[in-house]
Amino acid sequence: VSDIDPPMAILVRKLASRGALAAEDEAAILALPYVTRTYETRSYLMREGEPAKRFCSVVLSGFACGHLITVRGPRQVVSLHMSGDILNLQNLFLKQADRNVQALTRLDTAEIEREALKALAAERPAVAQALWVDTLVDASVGRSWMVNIGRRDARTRVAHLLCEFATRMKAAGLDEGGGYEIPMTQEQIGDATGLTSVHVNRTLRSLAQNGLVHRGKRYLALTDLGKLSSDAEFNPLYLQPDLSEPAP
Amino acid sequence: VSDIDPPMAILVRKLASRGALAAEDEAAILALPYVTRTYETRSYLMREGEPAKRFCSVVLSGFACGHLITVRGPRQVVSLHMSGDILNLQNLFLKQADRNVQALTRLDTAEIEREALKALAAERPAVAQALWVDTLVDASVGRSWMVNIGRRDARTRVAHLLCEFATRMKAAGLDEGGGYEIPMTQEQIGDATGLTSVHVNRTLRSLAQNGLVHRGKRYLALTDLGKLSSDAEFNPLYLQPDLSEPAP
DNA sequence: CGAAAACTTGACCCAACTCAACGAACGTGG
DNA sequence: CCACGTTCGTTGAGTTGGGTCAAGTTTTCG
Repeated sequence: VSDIDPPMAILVRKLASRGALAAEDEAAILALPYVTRTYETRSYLMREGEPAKRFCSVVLSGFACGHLITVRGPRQVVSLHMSGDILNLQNLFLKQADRNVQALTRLDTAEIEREALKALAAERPAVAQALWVDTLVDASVGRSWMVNIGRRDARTRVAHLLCEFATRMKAAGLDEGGGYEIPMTQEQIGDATGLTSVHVNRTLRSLAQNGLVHRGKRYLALTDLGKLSSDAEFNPLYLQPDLSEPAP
Repeated sequence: VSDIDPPMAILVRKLASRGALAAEDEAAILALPYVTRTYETRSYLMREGEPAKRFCSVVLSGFACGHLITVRGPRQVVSLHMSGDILNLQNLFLKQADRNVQALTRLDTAEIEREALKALAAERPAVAQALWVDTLVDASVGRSWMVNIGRRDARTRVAHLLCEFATRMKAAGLDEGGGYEIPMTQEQIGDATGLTSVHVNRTLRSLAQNGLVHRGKRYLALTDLGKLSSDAEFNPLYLQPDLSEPAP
């Protein structure tokens, strides 16, 4: 997807990865009406408990995360989003936002009216299926996070998160020169893995000493994804890279 | 749903809670072909990595859980299922099972052929929407579990799990006399909360001393759900009890 | 009735947390 | 373009919640 492609081409790419689309399906997606919008770093796209918005947002560039905050304060990051991801498909049907969504970087989105998307899904079964499959994959990713948070030690946990991030960036076409820059602070990594930022700091130092990650002044990069993957017990099956229809 | 109701009435009840259904929709669900099947305690309904089965299973009675096992051994329970739950909607579209599903008790299910369910969804948009919403709610529940596992202490974690279980049992019509019997061993509770069975044991003792749960010889029951809820920071919003369409 | 599964308890340990201080980079406004 | 507040990262010292190990008891069920 080059810079001069229309924004909806990013959505076509995403949905095509969730199910086979005919040329007419792709044309219909490209014809969707939308409004682009830019969010600054740290700004909220939605907040838990708020009434659902009347549109769904597709990430065009930048990164975002979903998170929830407990009564006593600590926050848990529950999802990460990048180019092509649909941030809030829930808005199609649910009344209230079930989490916060916040920009991790400067973020460009395309907003699609709920009714336009529902109409498209009603007319084009293949598109409806791709959207549905996308929510199934989201749930699968969530299960994988539960395992990560609940049953792995800090080192493996952080490594696993980084592997998932890199793998998804590659799938989204965001790998540049084989390296991956992770757009998260140590505190955010901690919030996504159920650790404190202090411990994430120590864990990253350890990973860097083994050459599994590369740390610059204010960024974190991955180079040797292979070695990191085996340390992380990373098996990308749960990301459902191959979604072609099961044999009848 | 009384004992003499047809098995598919359980599915009707479930889907009606996920979106408004017309009388024709309900009739079409009741007309679905199915095969009932019984699983013994501890038997597996599906295994991670296996090719997806050609049918979806609806729980008629009993309980099941989904779980994943890490390379090093520890297991994480990622979902709980009871009467009315659809165990494996993924089978409609995905090629491989992304987790294990195992019976917690003796379990009766109705198996519906994938193609029959897809055909129903294609013909009846309201049913398709209810099924889709069901997967959205599953994902929402998963996020709530991440918070529980990642950011709460043992006592709150266990209490939260019990509250969710009781709340869902009530929604499924399984509350008898206001009490709830939890069909999980302490080890399974540990696997669902990211704790060890030893620590679950101590935690339950503590909850029982405060009168928040009631323990018999080999079962665990909840009586004072209100007090337990506040100790657990339990907010049932994420279970989406009220799913009526958002205003246009 | 015997074996397996589930529960219980105690003693000890350690991975990760807390607290605290400081330094480096960023960005914003004057 | 510099000053200064804010965010982010780093490191050390001390603590603790929950894990580990191990032994024994109770319950279930074939």
